[in-house]
Amino acid sequence: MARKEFQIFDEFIEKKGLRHTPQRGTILAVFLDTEKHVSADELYKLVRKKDPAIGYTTVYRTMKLLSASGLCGETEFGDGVLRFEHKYGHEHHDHLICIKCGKFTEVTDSGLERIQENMVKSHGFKSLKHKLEIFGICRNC
Amino acid sequence: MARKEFQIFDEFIEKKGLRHTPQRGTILAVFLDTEKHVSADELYKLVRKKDPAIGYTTVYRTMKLLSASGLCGETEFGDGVLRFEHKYGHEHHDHLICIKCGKFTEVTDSGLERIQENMVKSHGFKSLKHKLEIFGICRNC
DNA sequence: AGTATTATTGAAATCGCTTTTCAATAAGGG
DNA sequence: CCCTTATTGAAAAGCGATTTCAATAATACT
Repeated sequence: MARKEFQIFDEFIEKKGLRHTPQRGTILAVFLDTEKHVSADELYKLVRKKDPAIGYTTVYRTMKLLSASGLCGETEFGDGVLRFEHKYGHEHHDHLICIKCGKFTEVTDSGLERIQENMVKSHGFKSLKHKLEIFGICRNC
Repeated sequence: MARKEFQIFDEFIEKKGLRHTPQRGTILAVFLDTEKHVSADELYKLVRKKDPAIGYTTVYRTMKLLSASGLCGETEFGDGVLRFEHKYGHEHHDHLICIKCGKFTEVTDSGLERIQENMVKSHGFKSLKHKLEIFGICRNC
């Protein structure tokens, strides 16, 4: 199932006249193996386990490429740390964030989206993207 | 109308055993005169016009006090800059952010809030606060 | 295959904003 | 009018994101 993502990345690399490198391959593989919402630093630590020679900078830059290619999305939950989440095959979603255990849950609600869209329109606004984060306590906490 | 805010701040200062200073008075006055969503730096520049001797640090620390006293809220729109907004007399609201002119609009929709709350509950979540930001193009742009 | 070109890499430096440190100053209680 | 202690402001430190730069390696072209 990860094959499709590699193909997308390959095409992106070629379209942009960039180059294939083992580092990029490793980083993409680690990212795909990962649960959602990793920071660059968390990812760097995971990548090091597979190849200790890969530097933080390369991880960081590769994630920017993945963002540009549409494979990952960047999101920030107010703690000053940018996190990356899987985007391929994931529709738009909101986030429930447990302030106790730190767990992120993705949720989708088409009714909510529709009402939001109406509200926005009634303000003469044309919405391009939005971000809803709900902080609270999850079922287990 | 701003009188009430000064009173709240006075009470906060006294309850905490802190001290009244001319700097704090000036900073609060400037903040209240301000449109919503100012960064510490923007506020510092405004404060300097009234009293060039006041330092950035004092502005920054006073804003933290205003936050603690409930007079202002802190919010961050993903550009890495913390902004302060009026909170006294302002009910919860969401933000429409124009990506062309940078204007922030506050909106409230009770229907939206209700649906959100239902959605959250259906996930066994207890919500404490939430943040909805909608990025797009405003009527004038 | 060999070589020239140029993207990529990784360490270190830098950036931008937030937060803390510290010595000097000033608020306010006695 | 002191004395205690919070406050101030400049400068430093923190901290994550981003850039720089010399060395390296991936591709295109012989």
